[in-house]
Amino acid sequence: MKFELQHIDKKSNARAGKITTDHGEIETPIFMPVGTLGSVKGVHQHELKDDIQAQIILGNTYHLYLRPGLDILEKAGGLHKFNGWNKSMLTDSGGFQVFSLSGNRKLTEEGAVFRSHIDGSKHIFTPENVVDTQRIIGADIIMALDECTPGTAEYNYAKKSMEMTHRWLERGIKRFDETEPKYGHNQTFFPIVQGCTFKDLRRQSAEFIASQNREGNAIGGLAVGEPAEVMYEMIEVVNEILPQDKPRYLMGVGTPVNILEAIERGVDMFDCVMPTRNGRNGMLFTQNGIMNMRNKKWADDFSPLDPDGTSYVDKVYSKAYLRHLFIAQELLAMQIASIHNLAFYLWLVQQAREHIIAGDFSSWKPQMVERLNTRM
RNA sequence: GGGCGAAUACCAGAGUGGCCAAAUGGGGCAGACUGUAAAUCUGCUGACUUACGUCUUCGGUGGUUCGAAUCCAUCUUCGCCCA
Repeated sequence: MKFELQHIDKKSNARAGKITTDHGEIETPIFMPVGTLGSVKGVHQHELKDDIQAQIILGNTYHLYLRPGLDILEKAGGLHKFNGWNKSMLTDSGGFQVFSLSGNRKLTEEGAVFRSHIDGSKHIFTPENVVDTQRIIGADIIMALDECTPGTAEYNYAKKSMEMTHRWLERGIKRFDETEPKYGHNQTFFPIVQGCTFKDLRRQSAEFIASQNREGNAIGGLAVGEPAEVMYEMIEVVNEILPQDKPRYLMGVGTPVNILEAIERGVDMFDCVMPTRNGRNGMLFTQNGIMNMRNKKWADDFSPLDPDGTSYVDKVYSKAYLRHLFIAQELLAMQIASIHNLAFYLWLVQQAREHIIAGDFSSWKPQMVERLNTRM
């Protein structure tokens, strides 16, 4: 993987850059659609590429490990071959499941013991075996196993948790450096900053992560229950320390406003389930605010879904039609909403990039944030 | 013409003397969702009220009763059966 820092905004920490993997180039800041089980829910590859213009998507180690399982993925020749996505891919390690499946797992120094949410069977994820698994999946960027600490955690817990994440990191890096990619393309390994909502822990973690000298770095454990302002503060603290010349990935974030705020603070990469999940649940993001497509006010609004939208669905379909599809529970509703939202997210980060390059990001951003905050 | 059965909120449908403004489902209205156990979850859905609460409702009318959606009489409508 290669990262080229192309522009730095003069009035903020916003940056524009370019990541190159063996599966292509990624212009940053970038949003990465989430495809947990190897599919961005409801969206075809050609729509992702040609319409949404996604440059990289995510997969999830925990979910893919449980289903279809490593034997199938290995026989398929990796996830790229299995799902037909020939651009870049990143896999999360299962660290988020340590957080979200908290009732079905137990943490030990060795790793995280899970009960499968599918059949209840018992499995252990270790810093080493999630590297092996991600080698088999074949993602271009693979993530360290971490504990995603809840935003409400106590200091002592957060500190212990962070320290274990650091120990896990050293083990993960060791395994990564001892092993080779399986399918002829390179893989890179990102460590993850933790430290909850405590500045000193965040600094300490960022120092440690930076000292590992990997090709890119991630910030985890944010947007997990803490106020947005606190999240922004943590990003600032961390980004003062993480190296300038490497991409910074803010995991799991977020709303369009969250993303612009984080870009301003020097983040380059984002992923979030919001555009797809909220889309499936009837919520559309637009540059003029959010729309709940189930609301009656759209029932006879035959204007285009989003006159400013970049996707074909924005022009072909009307608000009234999409509302009808949602009310009637037609599958197409979820597909249209997902495509629209992803296209909007990609458009938004591309706009940010263009304004960073043009040098007017800091005047463009607050105006956009204000528009995004309205409810249509 | 005769017999039997049924009529409950937007729809379907429970309730068969007080715990009933009335279960449940659908529909309707709104909200939530942040490294996806989510095509999911939550609230509201007679009127007035922020709420406490008050008022009006279970086909119509009249009765029995301290009290009726529930019991009685009668009428209306619908369904089935007999002629």
